[in-house]
Amino acid sequence: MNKRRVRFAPSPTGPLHMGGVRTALYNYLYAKQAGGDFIIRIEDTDSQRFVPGAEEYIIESLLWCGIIPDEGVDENGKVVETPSERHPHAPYRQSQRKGIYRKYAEQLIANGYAYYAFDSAEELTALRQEAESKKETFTYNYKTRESLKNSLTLSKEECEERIANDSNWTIRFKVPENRVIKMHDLIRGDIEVNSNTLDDKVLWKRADELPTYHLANIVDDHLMEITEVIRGEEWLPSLPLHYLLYEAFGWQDVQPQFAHLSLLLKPDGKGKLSKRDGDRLGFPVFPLKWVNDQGEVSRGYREDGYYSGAFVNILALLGWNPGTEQEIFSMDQLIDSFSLDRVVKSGARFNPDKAKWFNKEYLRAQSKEDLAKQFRALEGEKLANFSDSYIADVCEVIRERAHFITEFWALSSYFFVAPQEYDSAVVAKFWKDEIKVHIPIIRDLVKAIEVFDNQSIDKVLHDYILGNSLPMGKIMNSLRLCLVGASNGPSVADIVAIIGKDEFVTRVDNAIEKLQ
RNA sequence: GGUGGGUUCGUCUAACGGUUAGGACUCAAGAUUUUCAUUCUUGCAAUAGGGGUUCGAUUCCCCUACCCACUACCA
Repeated sequence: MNKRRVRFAPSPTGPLHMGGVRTALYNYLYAKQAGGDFIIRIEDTDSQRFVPGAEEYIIESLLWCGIIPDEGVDENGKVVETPSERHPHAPYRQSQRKGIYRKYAEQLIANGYAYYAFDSAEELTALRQEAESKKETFTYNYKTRESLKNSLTLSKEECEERIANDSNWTIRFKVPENRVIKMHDLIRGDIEVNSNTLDDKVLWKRADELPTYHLANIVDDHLMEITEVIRGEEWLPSLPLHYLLYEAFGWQDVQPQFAHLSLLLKPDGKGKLSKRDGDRLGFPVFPLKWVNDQGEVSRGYREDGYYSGAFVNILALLGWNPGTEQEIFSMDQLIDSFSLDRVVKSGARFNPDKAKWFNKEYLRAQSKEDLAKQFRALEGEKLANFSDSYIADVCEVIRERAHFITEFWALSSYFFVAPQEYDSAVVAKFWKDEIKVHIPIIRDLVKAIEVFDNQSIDKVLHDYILGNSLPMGKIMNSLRLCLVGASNGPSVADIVAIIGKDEFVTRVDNAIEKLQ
């Protein structure tokens, strides 16, 4: 089998949606498993919808996820513009390839597979509205093309005149009449469509001298020797056209195979996942934070504290499963296990709770030293006076209670700042006369410990409490109140061991003084 | 409206003619614990509906319903 070559071909019209990341991921996994190439191509043939920064955002997103292109993007994350050994098909931006498409469109005309169409956008809109008022749909196809203004109906002279002088004509594909098009999808199996349901799609526009998606896509996939097209379900309706196009070019023997992925659906209600759902339900729909030209901010998985590995893992299992009960996969494991025939046909609702769970699993799998580095990177100024090993010890005792590194400060601030206030409910519950008389005694016992680690601290506390038949919970929570100011956190012995003997004594004395 | 795709616990999914329909997330209960959390145990919860085919259908076929996509000189 030839080397597999797949591509991800986004349109730079905005930030990349997590569904788009999933499409890129599946392409990448497929390619890497087969030892093939993953290619990036920028489909910017719509000059109207171009959004500055979107292309960079898309590439940065993929790189963050560990989806590294083999071709189309260089080491610096830039889309390649000039051919080289590694990037032989440059440029990879369709706007920079505009010169190559017209001749392919004209080749189709020469062979009778396409024609020039001179109808203005306004005329067509009028026809559509007219049809709509009669509860019909206007379609530019075998039924109507004979009565419209195109090179099939106009004289040769008039056509030549219009081609030369008009600037608004297009080239349309001439869909053959009454043909059953038999197609195959790697995920969905065999599909048949009658060509009469199709319309004569515009392939090329004189106005901006740019191809439409359909032409550019087929030409570039062929030129770039793409072997599998793995794309979103929204493209399934145009698959018959694409088959016809490959046939018209005479490329059907080498055309790629297709796989159409189902869409990501919103967590509740109807429809596909959209930016609004994220805002409404409080989770990101984009991999990275994005600020649009209005200044509106869309949160990103990265900025929300998700690990890229967790994010990739979440996406991988949304519409694919390994057939085993394994749920946690590294990128390498995904590459090993992935297969298109285990991709689910139906749409997958995104579940934010499960996403959090995945991140928690990734968080817990990290070493305390790694967590400490991340914690310091996030809260640098607050942690400036503390050593790496101190922070690592804190991370070790709080990691079980967090989903995100971004929660660490809220969960551990008392390790770095002594409590200024004491939770009144906890005070009322535990700071009673019969309990607090023991606190100074315990303070002195702990102060006397020579090997100051959590085990010996724990032993001293237990020996005293049990030896005097005191209530464990009340004593421990009183001590916790002194150290934390509240009633939560790891075991008292762990806290004492981390903050150290001097700090322990200081905090206990402070509490005794302030609480009386 | 037309065309195409889809339909298993609330959600992600497994079971590719024979299982008490399995797992995970969420939720609930219990156990452990010095609090919170963790951990452990248990529980709740599904084959859209109707016809076939078959000894036997979640699985194959048909119909209906519902959902999704497409129906642009956008991708």
